[in-house]
Amino acid sequence: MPRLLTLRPRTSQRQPNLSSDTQIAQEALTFADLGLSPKVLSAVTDAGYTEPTPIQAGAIPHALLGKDILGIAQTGTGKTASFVLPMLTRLEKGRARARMPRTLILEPTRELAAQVEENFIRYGKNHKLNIALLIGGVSFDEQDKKLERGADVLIATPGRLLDHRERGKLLLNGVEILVIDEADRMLDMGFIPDIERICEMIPFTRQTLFFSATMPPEITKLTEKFLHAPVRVEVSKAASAATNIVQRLVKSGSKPWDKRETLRNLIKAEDAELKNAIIFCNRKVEVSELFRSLLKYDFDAGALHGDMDQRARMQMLANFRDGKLRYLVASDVAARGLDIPDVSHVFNYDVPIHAEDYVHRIGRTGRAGRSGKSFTIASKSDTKYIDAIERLIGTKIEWHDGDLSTVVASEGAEDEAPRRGRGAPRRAGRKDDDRKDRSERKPRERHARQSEDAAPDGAREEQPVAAETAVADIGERRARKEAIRSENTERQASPERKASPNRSDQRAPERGDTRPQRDRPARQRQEDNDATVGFGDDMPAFMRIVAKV
DNA sequence: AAAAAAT
Repeated sequence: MPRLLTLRPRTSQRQPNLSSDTQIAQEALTFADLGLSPKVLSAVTDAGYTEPTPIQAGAIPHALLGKDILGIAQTGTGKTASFVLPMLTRLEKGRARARMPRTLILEPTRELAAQVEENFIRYGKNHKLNIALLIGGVSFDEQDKKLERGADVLIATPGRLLDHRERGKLLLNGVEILVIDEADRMLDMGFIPDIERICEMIPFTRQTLFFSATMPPEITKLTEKFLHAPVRVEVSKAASAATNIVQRLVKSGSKPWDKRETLRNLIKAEDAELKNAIIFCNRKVEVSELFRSLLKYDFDAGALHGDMDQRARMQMLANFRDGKLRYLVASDVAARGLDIPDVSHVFNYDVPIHAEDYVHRIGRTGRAGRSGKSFTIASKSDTKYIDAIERLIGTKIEWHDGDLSTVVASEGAEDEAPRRGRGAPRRAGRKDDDRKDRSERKPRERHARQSEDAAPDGAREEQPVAAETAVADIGERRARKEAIRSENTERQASPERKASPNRSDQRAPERGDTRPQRDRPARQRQEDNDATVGFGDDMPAFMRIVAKV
């Protein structure tokens, strides 16, 4: 409903019904025209930007005048800089007092909060500002110190912010500028009561900058309550992802191991074009399982989801951004807002249950006008979600290599299994899998395959799937085998990652690890795979104001 | 059928 609005291509602020002359004049608009201070301007120039995006052009002048802003924009539109830059300019006057931050930015996730901090550091490099990042999952000590010192900029997730306040370490009545970012997502996450509480702690004389990608009724209500005569700036991404992102559906059997195999084959087939990829799963356990499976198969993968320890989260993300990891297996924590320039591929290991998540996920590639590719692995049970996605984006997504009817034909036995077994005991499914095995394997080896394939089902009992454990596992293993990303594990420092020769891999080992290894006992296979291959990569500088809208 | 966030 109202959420769908964003997906409809909308005329941007830059090209309204103006004469062509005016349009040219508008095209030539630069950051220097917006009224930003010289310090800010020089940092922006150093970062390599001259031309503001529509949301920046629309919001910055008003924000500088102290007006409230209602910004309706998705991430990827340059939204962050549209509040960071004017805030920096306005912060040049005045000083922070202990425990009384001058500005507050609320973000729904820790990663987004950290990302905003990066922006303040980058564009505030000519300022001497104290920036405090208050997020959960890390110790209070350092955060306390920064608050005590007096923060000019406070960036927080709601829970930790309130926690600090209850501990009496934080006074919000000195806040001059309040930013509420990704408000609709805060709504989804049930943060609205917290947001209301926080808003009520801040004097109404403040300036409020409010951003949301969509405007559901609850959000509209919130803006009516907390914004004063806001200037409304509304933009959308050009053609909402469709144009520069190649989208494909990939048929697969529905079992986890089918999907994992489909994914591996797909990754290998895309290897030449694939610079790096985010692989989305619907659930955290799937992230952990797929992550470990990919490592086992020598893929240079990291994982990211909300149950992971914060250090690991940060490290994984940083490593992925820096090109030290080629693959990032992630939950939807990474679907929205994260700005990782130059992700060449997005794989949906699961079809997202909510169609709009699809748009957010594939939007992690094809950023800043680049091209990108997205593949969505689909099995038969996914058709209704695919229908919903296609309805939402208004086009049919092409099948990569034949649609699901071909799956039935070629993998019939396997796919029949769940159906026949629906009312029947679980065993039925197993049996059918075995039957398939028989046709492919020597009997002697069958039990090995079985135990391996049973692992996903039995994983909950047999293997710890808690993310922390998984990550620790990984850490352990990597350390054991002269790991690539030493800084990634707490265990021990290991040698600097070798600049990898096998980046453009026609990797022979890869071939070896699918078929032949499959025919060996699982344990042995795992050991064989215990050498992680280092991939080199080159990744352009992190963070940019995404240019084109 | 999920994920996110305070401990």
